[in-house]
This record gives sequence, C-alpha cells and structure tokens, in this order.
Amino acid sequence: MKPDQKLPERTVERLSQYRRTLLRCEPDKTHIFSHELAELLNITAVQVRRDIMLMGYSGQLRKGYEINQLIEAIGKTIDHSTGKRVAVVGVGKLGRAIIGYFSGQKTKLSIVASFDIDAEIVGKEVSGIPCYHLDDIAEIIAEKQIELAILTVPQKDANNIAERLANAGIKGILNYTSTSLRIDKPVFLEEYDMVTSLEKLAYFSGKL
Amino acid sequence: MKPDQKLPERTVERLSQYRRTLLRCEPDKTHIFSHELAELLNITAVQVRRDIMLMGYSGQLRKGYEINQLIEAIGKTIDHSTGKRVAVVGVGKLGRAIIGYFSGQKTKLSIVASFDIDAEIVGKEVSGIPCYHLDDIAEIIAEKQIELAILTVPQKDANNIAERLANAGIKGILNYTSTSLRIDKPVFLEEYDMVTSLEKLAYFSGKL
DNA sequence: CTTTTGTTGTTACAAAATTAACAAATCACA
DNA sequence: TGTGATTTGTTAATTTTGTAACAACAAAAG
Repeated sequence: MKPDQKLPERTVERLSQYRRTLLRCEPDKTHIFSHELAELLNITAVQVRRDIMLMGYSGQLRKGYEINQLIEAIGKTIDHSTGKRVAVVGVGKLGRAIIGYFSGQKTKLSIVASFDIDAEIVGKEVSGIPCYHLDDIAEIIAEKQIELAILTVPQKDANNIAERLANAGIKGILNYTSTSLRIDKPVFLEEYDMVTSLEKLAYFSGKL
Repeated sequence: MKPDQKLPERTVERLSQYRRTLLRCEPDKTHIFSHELAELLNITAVQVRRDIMLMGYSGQLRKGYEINQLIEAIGKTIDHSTGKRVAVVGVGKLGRAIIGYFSGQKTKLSIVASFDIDAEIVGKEVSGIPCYHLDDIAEIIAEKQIELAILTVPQKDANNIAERLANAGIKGILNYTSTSLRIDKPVFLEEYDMVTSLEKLAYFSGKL
C-alpha cells in the first residue's frame, strides 16, 4: 500500500466497483482472476491488474486474487479508517430516493442526517434518518461530525446552500442539482446531472 | 457543423451543460464570452472555445457568442432532429424521482412511458407518464418508437431486463442499478452508481 | 490614422488514462 | 526433470483529454 499518494480518479472509481462486485460473489468462491473480474465489469483484465497494482496489493500467480483480502485491501486504500458521515441536503423526491437507496448498501459511509425547510418533514424521520431544519445545519454538522453532503435542493438555492455547507466545514459535496457550484473554500466537488447523461446517451446511441 | 463525425465524449457532455447554462441566462443578454461561460461552469475559457470549435460553430471576435445561435448550434450537433423518446424501467422511489425531475427540464428528450410489475402502479400515471406492465414492454417500445431507457429496477433483475430492452430495439440504456450490464447487442451503455461517486468523494476530499 | 486592448480560433504541447507487450513465476503433466 | 500453458506485475506505447501559446482581427482609445 503506497500510503499518502493520490491514485488516479478513474482508478478510485473502479476500485469501488471492484469491491461492490466482489462482495456479491458466491461465498464459496475464494479466488478470482483479473479476467473474471474484468468480464463482470465490461472492462479489460489489464486494467484490473493495473488498478490493483497501483493500490500496492498483489495476487497470487496462477491463482488470482484472494477475494476477501482484496476487499480488505480496497477498503484500506479508499476508505477512511473510521468511516465518514454524510448528510442529504434537500429532502424532496430525489433526496428521499437517495436515502432509501443507501440504506440497502454496505459501505463505510453512512447517512446520518438530512436537512430541509418543509415543516411537513422537519423533525420527522425518512427511512430512519432524522430530518433537521436547514437553519440548524452548521450546528448539526459540527455535532455529528459530518464531512460529506449530497445536495438535492432546488436549483436556485443550490449555490447558496453549498456555501453554507462549506462554511460549516463540509469537505466534499456530491451535487445533483443542475447548476455548477462555485465555492471559494477548498471543497471537493463531484457533479452529476441526469439530463447531461441522457443527452450524451442520445448522441452516442445515434452514432453507434 | 462537421456532420457524421463523432465528438469526444467529454465535449458532448460539456456541450449539454453549456446549453443548459445558456438557457438560464437573462433574456436581455444576447452575447456571452468564452470566459463568462467558463466561469459559470468552473472550467477554463480555452476549453469552452475548443469545444465550440470542434462543433464547427464560430463566435464573433470581441463580441463573444450569440447566445441563441449557440444554443441552436448545440442542438443541431447533439440532438437528433426529431427528438428521442425515453422509457423509465422500474418505477420505485428512484424511478419516480427521475420522472418528476425530467418533467421540469427543457430538452428534446421526452419520457413517454414507464414500466413496472407492481399492480399498484401499472395502469396508472406517475407525474403524467403512463405506467405499463413489464410484460408489454416490447410492444409498447415498438408502438411508441422508444429508443432510450433509464433502468432503475432491483439489482438482481437488471441484466435480464436490459437484455429484453435490447431485444426490443432500445439503442441506449442509462443504468442506475449497481450492476454492470452485459449485453451482446450493440446498445450504448451509460452506467452511474451513487455509491461509487460518494466513495470517490470521500477519498479525494480526504486528500485535498 | 495609429496604437492598444481584448477576444476568438487553432495549433502545439502536456497530462491523464487506457491498452499493449512481455518477463517472471507457478502449476500440470509427460 | 523439462515443457507448455497460465496468470500476474510492470514497463512501454498509444490514445484521449486538457492546457498553453499565439496569430489574426475587431473595437476602442488616443
């Protein structure tokens, strides 16, 4: 494990996928070859081996990778040792769907709070996660030591709220609103827009 | 416009974002500079100019790009002339959220049908979109000339249903389940997994 | 009219990501 | 023991993506 050295973005993404795929393997299967894992993910065996190499882990020649060890190695590489806490900001349809989706996932990341301004929701729980008022956001984030946020608020409020998150000490924001955030503080941003994905799909499916 | 020549993936993604951003500009603003658009999207002016160049469109020296023309040029480049029809397959929480989200978006792509097996939903409408039984999928896709699908079914059914979609003539699938699809037919696949995004966020926000 | 400033379009360069190539090692088996 | 078949780990080559540099030109200023 090469410690405090940044892995390429794509490699980190794939490592996460490898782990998820490995966790789903039959329990009596103990080893896996690079080409098997590759096939499950529609990529090449070389890429699998290279990613695993970058992480500093080694398999066994002609036996492949020991699945449980590999899962553990990925965890040591991409997870923070203590796990990280996440907030969902904006409990509309999408926010709720995300909270529900995560509750079924096995990961070191845990959603521990949600925020909204709708009196109908504030004070209640959504899929077991408490919902607080947006006004208390700084306080709750500090108290619960939340480091990451998933942003699913209406587009017009997005940047404003993102800045409040940054000021409250949030280190990374996964932005599902369709505006690009601009924040002066050093926050890692990951933006995703469904419309863009679908338009891309339309373009390339036409060229295929 | 260089016609049947494929643009780079990233360029297509950004063109989609440019358009969305342009559509949101003040109506009295007629022109925009590359550096303005760049700033709105957190990227560089060079990249904006280069993307627009690849598309074959030209702005005016010292005046920037005429906003409406640019929007139109992007449409000519990335949209299919007639627009394309989309189905949402799997009307759980996420499927519903997506249908709702799209109904507010201005795009050439329109969601015209959804599919599920739950008798509670089949036959009804979700945000104005009719929901059909999965068994009728081939028929409805042909009838409504649907080309794209958004897949939000339970993970275990994903690949199975994806193959049915491919057989029914679907040309592109946007896959929100956490399995990689493997299909032998020539279908353009775009996969997205929230857990991966969040794990990536956790990793890089820690290194920042 | 001339100079300065600002902006585009494009080519050349750099960085990131993927793919290919292959040596080294292990196992199976004659 | 030796040969062939596999599979890993790593370096090298290629492709894709992003950045920088700069000529060309329009507008503004003097």
